Amino acid sequence: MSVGIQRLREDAETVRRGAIAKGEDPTLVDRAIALDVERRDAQGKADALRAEKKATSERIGAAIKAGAAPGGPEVAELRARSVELDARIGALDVTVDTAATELDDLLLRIPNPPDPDVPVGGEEASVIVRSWGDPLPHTEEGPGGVRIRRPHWEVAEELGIIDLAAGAKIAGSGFPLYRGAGAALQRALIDFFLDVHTRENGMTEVWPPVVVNTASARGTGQIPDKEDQMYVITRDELYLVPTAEVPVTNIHRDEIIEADRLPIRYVAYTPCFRREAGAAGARTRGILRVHQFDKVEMVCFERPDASGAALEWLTACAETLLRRLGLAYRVKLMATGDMGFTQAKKYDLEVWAPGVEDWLEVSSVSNFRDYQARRMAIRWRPEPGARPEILHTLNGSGLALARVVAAILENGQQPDGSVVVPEPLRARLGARLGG
RNA sequence: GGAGAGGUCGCCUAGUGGCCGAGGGCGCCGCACUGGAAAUGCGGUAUGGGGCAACCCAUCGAGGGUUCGAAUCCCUCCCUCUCCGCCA
Repeated sequence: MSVGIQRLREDAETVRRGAIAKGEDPTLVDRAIALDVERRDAQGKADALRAEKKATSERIGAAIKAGAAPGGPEVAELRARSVELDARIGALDVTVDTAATELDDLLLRIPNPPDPDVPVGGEEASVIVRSWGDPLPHTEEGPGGVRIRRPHWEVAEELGIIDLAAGAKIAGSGFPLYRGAGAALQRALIDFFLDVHTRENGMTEVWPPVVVNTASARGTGQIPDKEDQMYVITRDELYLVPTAEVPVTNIHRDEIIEADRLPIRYVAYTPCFRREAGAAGARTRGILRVHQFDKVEMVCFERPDASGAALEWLTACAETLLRRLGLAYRVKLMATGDMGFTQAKKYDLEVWAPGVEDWLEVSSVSNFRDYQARRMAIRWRPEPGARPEILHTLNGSGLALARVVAAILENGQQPDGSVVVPEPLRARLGARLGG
C-alpha cells in the first residue's frame, strides 16, 4: 500500500492535493522527495565503491593464479585495499538503509490520491448516485390497524433461526449461531451469490484459506494499518481473515502477469473475522455488527486503463443481487474524506431495513488503482518482452451476508410472523420462513 | 509430530570458493533458408535500483555468518517431495 516514488518525482502536486482532500498531511510528500534524493545519492556512491571492490577481489584471484604468493606483499596490499573499501561501503549502506527505511515509512503514510471525479469533503459530501426500489415504511396504516415493522432480531428470535445466546455461550458475544431455516438461508445466499458471479458475470470461484501469514496480511495493508481489527493466532503467526480480499488478492503477490491473462476476476466465499474493538454500543444490536460473518467477495486484477470501467462493472455485479432479492437500496459515491486511505474511488451499497429504519451497508466496492498492487509487487506485461508495470486491483463485496439477512427478515416479515423468501432463494428454501 | 531428500534464469537441468548473473536442453521472440511449413542455422530471451548513455550495482527459497572473494562452506528459518506416525 503505497504511492509510487516515481509518481512523487513526476507529479508531486497531485499527491499533495490528494493528501489534503483526504485530510492527511501533505508535507510528507516533500520530505519523501528529499529522502529519495538522499537515498539515490548514497546508493550511487556505494555502487561505485562496490564495483571497485569487486575488481580488487578479481585482481587477487588473477594475481594468485599468475603465480603471486597468496601471503605475499602484492596480495596483501590488495587485501588491505579491499578491507578499506568495505568500511566505506558499510558506512554508505547505513545511510542508504536509513533513508530507504524512513522513505518507506513515509510513503506508507501518504494516502492514495482520489480520482478526479470523487467529491471533495467529509461524510456530508458523499453523494447518492442512484437508488432502486421503494423503501418500506417502518409504520403504516393497514386494514388491521397500525402495522409496525420489527427489527430483525425480534423476527429471528420468534422464528428461532438466529440464536445469539448460544453463540455467546460457545464463543462470545458477536458470534451468531444460525439454526434451522436460518442456517439454510445462509447457505442459500452464499450459493446464489456465487452462482450469479460465476455463471453470469464470468468470475472464477476460489475457496481460499481463512487464515493468512504475516506477509499476506502486510500485502493488503492489514498490517500495520488494521492490526487491531484482526484475530491473531500468535502461536503459529497466523491471522484470521477479516475479509476474503486478503487471501484472494495475495494469490498473485510477487507475480508478473502476461497481458493476455487480464483481467483476472475472482469471487470467493469466506467467513470473516473482525475484533471490532471499541465498537460496542451504537448500531450493534442483532447481527448488524458481529465478530464473525459471512461474505462473498469479488476481487479484480485489471489493466490500468480498464480499472475505472471495472469499478462500475463490479458495482453493477453487486447491485444485481439486491435487485433480484427485491431489496430497496441506494448507491453512494464516497467523498474524499469519507473513503479510506487506500482507495482512489469507492461506492457503498446500502440496503433499506424498515425494522431498524436505517440503510445498512452491505457492500463496499473500491478501486485501489496501483496503490495496493505496488506493495504486493503484482505486475503485468503490456507487450511481450516489455518492462513489467504495476497493475490495478479492485474489490467489492458481493455481498456481506449478515446484513442482507437482516434486510430480508425486516423487509419480508408478515403480520403473521412469517417471512417471505425472496424469489431467487425459493427453490432452496420454499416461499416462506415460518408461518 | 519423527526420519530422509531437495529448493538455481518460464520449464527441466549443469554448476562444491575467483574464469558464474550463472552453462546446456525445452519453450518463446526475431532473422536466414522455404512457394508455404517442418527441419536446420544465427541472434535474442529474469527482476529490481542507479545513470542522458556506455554502463554500474543487487538478487541462485529467506535471513545471518566465514572469506579479499560465496550459487558453492557454516548457522537459523520457510517451502516441496518420500517414508513412518496421527487424523476430519
